[in-house]
Amino acid sequence: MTSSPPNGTDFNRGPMPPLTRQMPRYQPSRIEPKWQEWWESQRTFATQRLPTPGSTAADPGRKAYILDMFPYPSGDGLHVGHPEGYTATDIVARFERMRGTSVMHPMGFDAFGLPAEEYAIRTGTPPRESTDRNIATFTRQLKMLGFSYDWDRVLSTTDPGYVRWTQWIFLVLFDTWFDPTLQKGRPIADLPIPAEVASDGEGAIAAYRDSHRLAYQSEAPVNWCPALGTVLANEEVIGGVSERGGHPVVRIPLRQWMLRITAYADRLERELEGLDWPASIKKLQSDWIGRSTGAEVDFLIAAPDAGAEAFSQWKISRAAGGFPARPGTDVLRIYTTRPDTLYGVTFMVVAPEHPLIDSLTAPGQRQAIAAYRDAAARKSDLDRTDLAREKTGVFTGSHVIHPLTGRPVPVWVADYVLATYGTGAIMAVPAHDERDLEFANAFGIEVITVVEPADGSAPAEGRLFAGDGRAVASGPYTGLGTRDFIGRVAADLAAAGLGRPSVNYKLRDWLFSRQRFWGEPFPILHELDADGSPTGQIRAVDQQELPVALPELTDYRPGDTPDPPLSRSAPEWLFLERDGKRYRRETNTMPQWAGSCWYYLRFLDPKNDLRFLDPEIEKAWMPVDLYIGGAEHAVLHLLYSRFWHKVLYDRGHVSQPEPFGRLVNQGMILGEMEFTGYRSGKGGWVSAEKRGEDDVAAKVPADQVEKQGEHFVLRDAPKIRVESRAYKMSKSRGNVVNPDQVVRDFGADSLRLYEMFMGPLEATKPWSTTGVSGVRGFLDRCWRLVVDERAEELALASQVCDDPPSEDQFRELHRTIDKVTKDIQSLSFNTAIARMMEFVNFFTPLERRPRAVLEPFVTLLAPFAPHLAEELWQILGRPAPVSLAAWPAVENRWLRDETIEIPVQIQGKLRGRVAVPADADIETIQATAAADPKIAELLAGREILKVVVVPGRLVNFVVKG
RNA sequence: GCCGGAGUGGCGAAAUGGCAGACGCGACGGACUCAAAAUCCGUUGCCCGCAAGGGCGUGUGGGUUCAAGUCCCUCCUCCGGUACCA
Repeated sequence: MTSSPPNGTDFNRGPMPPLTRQMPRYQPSRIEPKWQEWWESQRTFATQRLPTPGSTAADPGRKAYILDMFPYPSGDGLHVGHPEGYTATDIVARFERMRGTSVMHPMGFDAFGLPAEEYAIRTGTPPRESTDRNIATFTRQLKMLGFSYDWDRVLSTTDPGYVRWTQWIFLVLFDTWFDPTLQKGRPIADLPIPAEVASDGEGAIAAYRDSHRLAYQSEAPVNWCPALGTVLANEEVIGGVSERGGHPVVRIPLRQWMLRITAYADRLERELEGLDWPASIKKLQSDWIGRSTGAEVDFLIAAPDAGAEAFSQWKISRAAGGFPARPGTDVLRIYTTRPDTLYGVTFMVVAPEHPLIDSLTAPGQRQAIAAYRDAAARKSDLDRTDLAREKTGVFTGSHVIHPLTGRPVPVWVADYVLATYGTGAIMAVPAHDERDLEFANAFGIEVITVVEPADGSAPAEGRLFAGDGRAVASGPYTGLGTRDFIGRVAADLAAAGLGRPSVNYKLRDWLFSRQRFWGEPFPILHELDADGSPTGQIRAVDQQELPVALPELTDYRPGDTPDPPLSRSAPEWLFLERDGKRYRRETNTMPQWAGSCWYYLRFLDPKNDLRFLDPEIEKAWMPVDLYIGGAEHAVLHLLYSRFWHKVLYDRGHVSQPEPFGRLVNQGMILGEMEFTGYRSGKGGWVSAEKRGEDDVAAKVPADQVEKQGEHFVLRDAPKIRVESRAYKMSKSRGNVVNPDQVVRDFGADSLRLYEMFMGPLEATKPWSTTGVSGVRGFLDRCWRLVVDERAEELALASQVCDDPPSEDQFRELHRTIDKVTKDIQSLSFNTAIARMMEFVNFFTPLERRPRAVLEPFVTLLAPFAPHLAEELWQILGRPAPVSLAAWPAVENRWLRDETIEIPVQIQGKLRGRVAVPADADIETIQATAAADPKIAELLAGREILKVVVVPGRLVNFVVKG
């Protein structure tokens, strides 16, 4: 470790690049590559292993881990949306570096994923090849924009050295079970084995362990498209057919790897609280986790006539034996959040996939039920909810017995009940649940009201009452408030062994395997018996053998079965022997989320071959201090990362429970504003509000349009309204802005500055090419502030002088420093830039421009327009780089004027202004205001009721009448 | 339907409850130029007025306050997300 002063004042300072002499005009195309090369050769932004300690032994020094959400390197190259967040973090990183903070600011690539694989199928190009090419393009474009990443740390999720540790983390998950008592993940070896399991031998113990691991296998339905020969993601299936080609898709069960994220649901929700994230994102995550509390209740399955005897027998045995952990086949277990509505139950519904359906189906109903289940199986989850608003279902022919009233209740099958939530069965209370009511109405089922509004008011006409209230017609509970009722009945059910309190989450376990090629292979082996069939026993690949590399395939095309592509690899890859047993490798691959779950950790120690991350380094740099990226990752990426991080934390591999401190979402950049008119089939214009189905949209140039009242109209035909709107950038609309082109036309500094000047970082905002040229104009003015553009050779502008600045000039400078400093910290880059523009407007007309203000200004500009700032710094004769120069300090005395002008109001209306000393007291201000001739005239003869004086702000006279 | 976010000049926007429209674009005018571009200077919310000046203005309607773009309630529009989770 070096003990050099904060952030590399010495260690990376090299010889300066030559001044570009024949360049009196500002030419970004010449200075930008020059400084980019220099920064790279000098390793200006290389980060040390650990943050630099403070000046005293006790002071750890300031560190800032500033992170972008790394991109997927698509074949299209960088989009203008990428540099928005990247520029924001770059400004903060450069600013912090200049303030002496140790800055970690890395970049990498999330490069596994579908497009590379589809490209491979189309063209035969191996995914690794196209991926490497795309990464090279992205790298070139990122470097072209002058971001101050430490490129020594660059990584791709597809690097074997990275995959190795992704697989290692998977094995940590595989080796962990969740201890519900300690609410903590623990080594699988610590899992207590129940005696009855242990007595069944090694195989039973292994199975018991496997069923408790955080990474486990299960049969789960996938969208299999036989025509395409592939498994599709949910978003690739629309209306029951494949998005591409419109082929039928069926849901078939397939062995899958799952991650037990639900075990962490509670912690994932509770620990959101302390995070400095947008409230909306926290709420999104919390809603996604969707914790609800209620009760599970068992209903005895019995024929309506023969039930009474069985029912009392059953109650007796339950009262003695209690509520079983797993329901037997003699009962239907349901989950409800409203056990207080038990007396309103008029039917039961089970999901089409419910395990008891067969036994519940009466002989006469067998065919109808089978048909219904078949139809349901063909629909994806999406179709079921989106299209099938209308309730469908089939009566099973069976009944259950209401545990409180002993009355028979019919059992239906309907796909509005999801097999994957709760117990996959519900008690339906049509009087107090909208969905149940719709179903009851559709099938003519009875509706019994059991809750009324507590204030005695009648529920709204025609609307069902789903809120809390007071119980009616509920046996011994009648009259109770909803909350009391729930507590009371839950306790009674528990005592009788008929129910128990229960918590449910919308969050499901994470389906973690994909039947794809271009992903991380699972480091898992399946044991084979003598015939080559799997025994069901699995083992982890030894750590020393990681990474399990992807095999070479010659053909990426899908096959006839949902077997993953890896199952067609050469036998040398697929089969192996360990400890005298034969194994077949797992052939599923991990989803794209896997690599992005932990990249922020690997950046800290990207080349470590011995462990995934050195704990000393982890302790020093984590957590991420600022994380900027798109809101589309609000739920999944951020939730998955937090989950992995908590497992690593429980297992002692990281020191913090949460990975990301401050999170900010940048807004979307839309295409340029467009005016759209409509033409009828005959070719004439149609006003936008009258357009019909057959009228076609046509783009109208901005100069043929004008605003009239609320709307835009055609200039030549003002009766014709035109729509004005900015659209999402898309290839099909043809409004995509290419960063390469912008850099060619205006320069990287202009692109950076424009994206920051457009508006607040988090807002959605339309692109404007004239806006870019406006910002370019500002950079030109900055240049001319310092450089004589008319000279033959590069020379300082004649106005640049060594005069001491005047008081006004100091005020202008320090106000700018103050505003820019504060605005960077609050990520208000647009107003920081506006302030710098004011500074330039102030100094441009001056015949004498003191260096003592120009030089600090250039340092302020440096985080925003680093290339230009470096060049100006060099021209001013300062030793490069300005990127590591000290951030200027504000002198507070320059932030205050001696006299200020304050507005004077009468009745809250502005009537004049008076000048007063900045520190004037209330009496002085009021007297000065009242003495102003105009104010005095307006006040003459009126009774002053009250005078509001806010020192430094305003005076308001409140008068009578 | 539900959950977010947003409605301010011709456009992008700014404004700790205290002078609405900073800054930029566009437009208009001037200087420079043979001319144009570039540059520099100025004007630019709307309406009335020659002017001084006055009136009106932050999606709608109400409220709180000496004072509301900002706080509270109602409604409307747009954008984004989400989808029967019992």
